[in-house]
Amino acid sequence: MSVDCKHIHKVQSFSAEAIEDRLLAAQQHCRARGVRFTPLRQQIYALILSANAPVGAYDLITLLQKERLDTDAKASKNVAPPTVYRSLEFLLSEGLIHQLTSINAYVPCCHPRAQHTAAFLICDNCHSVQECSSMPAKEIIHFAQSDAGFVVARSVIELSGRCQACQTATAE
Amino acid sequence: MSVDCKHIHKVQSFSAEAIEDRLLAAQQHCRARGVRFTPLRQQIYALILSANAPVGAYDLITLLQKERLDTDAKASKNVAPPTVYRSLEFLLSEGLIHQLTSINAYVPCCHPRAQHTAAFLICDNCHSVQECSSMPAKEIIHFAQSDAGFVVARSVIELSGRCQACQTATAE
DNA sequence: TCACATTATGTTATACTATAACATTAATAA
DNA sequence: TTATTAATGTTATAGTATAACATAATGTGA
Repeated sequence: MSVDCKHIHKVQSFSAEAIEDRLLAAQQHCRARGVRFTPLRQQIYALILSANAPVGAYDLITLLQKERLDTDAKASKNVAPPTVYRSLEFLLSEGLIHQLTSINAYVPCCHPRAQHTAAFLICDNCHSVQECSSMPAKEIIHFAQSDAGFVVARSVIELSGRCQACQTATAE
Repeated sequence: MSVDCKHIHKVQSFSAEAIEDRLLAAQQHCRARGVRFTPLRQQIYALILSANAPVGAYDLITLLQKERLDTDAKASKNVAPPTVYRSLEFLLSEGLIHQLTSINAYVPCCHPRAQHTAAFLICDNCHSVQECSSMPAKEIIHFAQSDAGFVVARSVIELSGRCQACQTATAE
């Protein structure tokens, strides 16, 4: 809980059980919201959860192709961009994932229950991503509203650099 | 100075004289730094200064083409992407412009003298951009360092929504 | 159950953004 | 001047994202 109380969360490298938990939670979340968590959407969400780094849309296309080859498929073996972009859009709108605009990639959300704005720390070295919920993002948004009279609809707050682990390790 | 002391600056819609001033300032800046402010770089900087909204790379290509048609040219009339991307890279590295990653566009920097991190308020309605120097950006970067041990190399802090003027105006 | 509406996915094509690699020209330095 | 470096031109292509329409699956009311 030491990390949790700072509202900083590592968003990837989950255990198989943790992934399973999140899939189930997402399922419930979608049922409660009355939206359809289709096999394709589950599959793409699972792929994003399983990756140990942010995943690009075209990475997902490749991964999907592979999975469709393995399961001797009823689904078409060719996966086109709209297939993944539409599911990404769904997962984003349901707050299950976040988009990292500065690197054109996607990561799981650490608190899928609430729609929140967040800041992200992206390590250039190990590609780990930390999600900073609420705290710094809220402050900056509040600043915009109060000091500039600006009403914020969407925010992109992404800091790139070196995570703590990678500083002590390979220095450049 | 009321706006200045809040470190919030509108970055566009300058008068012809203001643009001229900035071009001259940039010229001096580059001379002092021992880097070459070539005609092409000046031209692209001038185009970014003159625009009243963030400019995309391909907008600049189009604008350059037009200018080269007007001046019955010694330069080639066709402008390819590398032409503008290289100048953009130069202007970015000299701190004369900023990149708005979330909308793939570029704006003049309000304080070309210093290399600084900044936050940007981007109005979806009128496309005006305000640059918030130092204050909120510095805080969030300090937060990353102190609370997560994360060393920030680059930051993307971009808030989209409605500027003050556009709230009272057309309420969509 | 059927017909109908709605939603999701497949498919084809294309738009938009950015860079690699190499050729040529211009500026600077020895 | 010649060598060297830096800037620009040129061609090709990589990477990211969406439009538009076709088909399939799901949900709804008669």
